[in-house]
Amino acid sequence: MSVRVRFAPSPTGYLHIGGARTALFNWLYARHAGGIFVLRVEDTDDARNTREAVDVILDGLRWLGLDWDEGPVSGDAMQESKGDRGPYFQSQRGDIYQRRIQELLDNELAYEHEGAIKFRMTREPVTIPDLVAGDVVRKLTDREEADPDFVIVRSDGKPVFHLVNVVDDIEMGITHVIRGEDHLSNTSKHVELFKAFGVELPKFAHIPLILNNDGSKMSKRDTGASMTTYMEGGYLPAAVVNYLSLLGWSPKDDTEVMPVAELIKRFDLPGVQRANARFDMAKLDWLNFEHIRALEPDDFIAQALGQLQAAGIDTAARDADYTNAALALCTDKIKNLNDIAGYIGFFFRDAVEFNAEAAEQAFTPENRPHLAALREAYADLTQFDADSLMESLKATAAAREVKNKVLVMPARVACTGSKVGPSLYHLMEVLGQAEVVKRFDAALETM
RNA sequence: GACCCCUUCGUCUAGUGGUUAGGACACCGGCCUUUCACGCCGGCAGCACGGGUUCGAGUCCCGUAGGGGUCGCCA
Repeated sequence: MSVRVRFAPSPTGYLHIGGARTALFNWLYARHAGGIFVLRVEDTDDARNTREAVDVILDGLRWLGLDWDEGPVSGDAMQESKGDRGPYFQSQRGDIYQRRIQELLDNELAYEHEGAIKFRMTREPVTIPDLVAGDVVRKLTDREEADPDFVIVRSDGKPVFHLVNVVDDIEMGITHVIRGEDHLSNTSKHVELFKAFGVELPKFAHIPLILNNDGSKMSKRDTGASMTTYMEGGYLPAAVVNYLSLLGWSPKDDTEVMPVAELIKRFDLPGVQRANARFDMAKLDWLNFEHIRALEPDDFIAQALGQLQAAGIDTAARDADYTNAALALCTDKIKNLNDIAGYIGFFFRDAVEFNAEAAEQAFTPENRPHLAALREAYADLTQFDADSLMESLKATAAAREVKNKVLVMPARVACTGSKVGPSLYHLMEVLGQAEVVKRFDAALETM
């Protein structure tokens, strides 16, 4: 029987990083096993389940690249979904639940109680076979001891989570339930429900939770809890996927930087960790850097152009060679996509925006004659490539009996406005002789 | 209160009775670099605690402590 897994989020208005990781593990397992990844929207609840809230989830999954084989096409529950096991919105599956509830009622496995319907739960310990945690024997808590039966249909007629979750997994032919460990205790209820319906249990795999860096529970308000943090934070989806995969799963050797294709190839349930993991932004940042530098040149350029455009920097006026040469200087230096505009924006601005501190340090009265001399030397150059620029600067410094550094920083600030940036000689080569001289002149004006 | 899961450097992890307990991120040095990075070299740092079992325990058992989860007519 082929693998069928599902991600079943409740549309709460944001995609939690833990939910994203659960979706990722399901997706990786499906892709690894050549199975089907189902997306099911658990919108049985109340008014908070809006189309917008569903779209937030779908957008987050799409951004990560987690495509689903069956499920909604959009956040609109009324729109037809893809897949033949639908509907994939629980709000549209009322008749299915009614049938299943009646089945339980007919078999006297459930009964009415004060307008609600309750399920006859066993009082015996329930064994939960779990691929990650092993066989978990769940005893009744003292409160459950007092009344083991639980509500499956509210008095207002709406079926509750435990019931619909199990019914859907049965109807949709789910073979592996991969979900957060926060569901482990409640799985005893699900196990009994599956038995009541007379079907075989799916394989359960409860994965550890993601905690804050200090070990506390990660809730909506905590930094990094929402996927939007990464979607807007200059991260590559591949980096986030890679990092998330390593939280609670290990390939068992020391491999860490892995493209999605390799994760699919290597991911499997036996490698899933038992203990909760803490979120470490620094490590994500490092992986982001690794994935950015691993980008194909064309992909990097596409990313960079998008960033520059978003920052309001117009690159259309420049020719492609110039733009590509400027972007090429960022290779291996950019750690976050959001840094690109600040790093090389100067290439595309007519007037350099001077960083106040940098200008104060570099544009001193003592430096003025040195920079003026370099300006003349550069204006006379017949070859304007990086090597010539370096030789010329060294010669100028020697002639004026100052260290190279005395010329380097004013030149850098004059060209870029900043103390940090790409290699000075290379960036001047790209800027071109006329532009460099022009920028030196503008700097000299302020000194 | 009850029930369930978990516990190796600060963090993510390797480790399935015999290892100088390995790697990565972070951090701290040095080299390279006439910017910032990258890179290279080196360093700091861990088996929660207490009992067992065993010739031998990070690995097995029990207990304690700590962390997380669940016990709802929320999902």
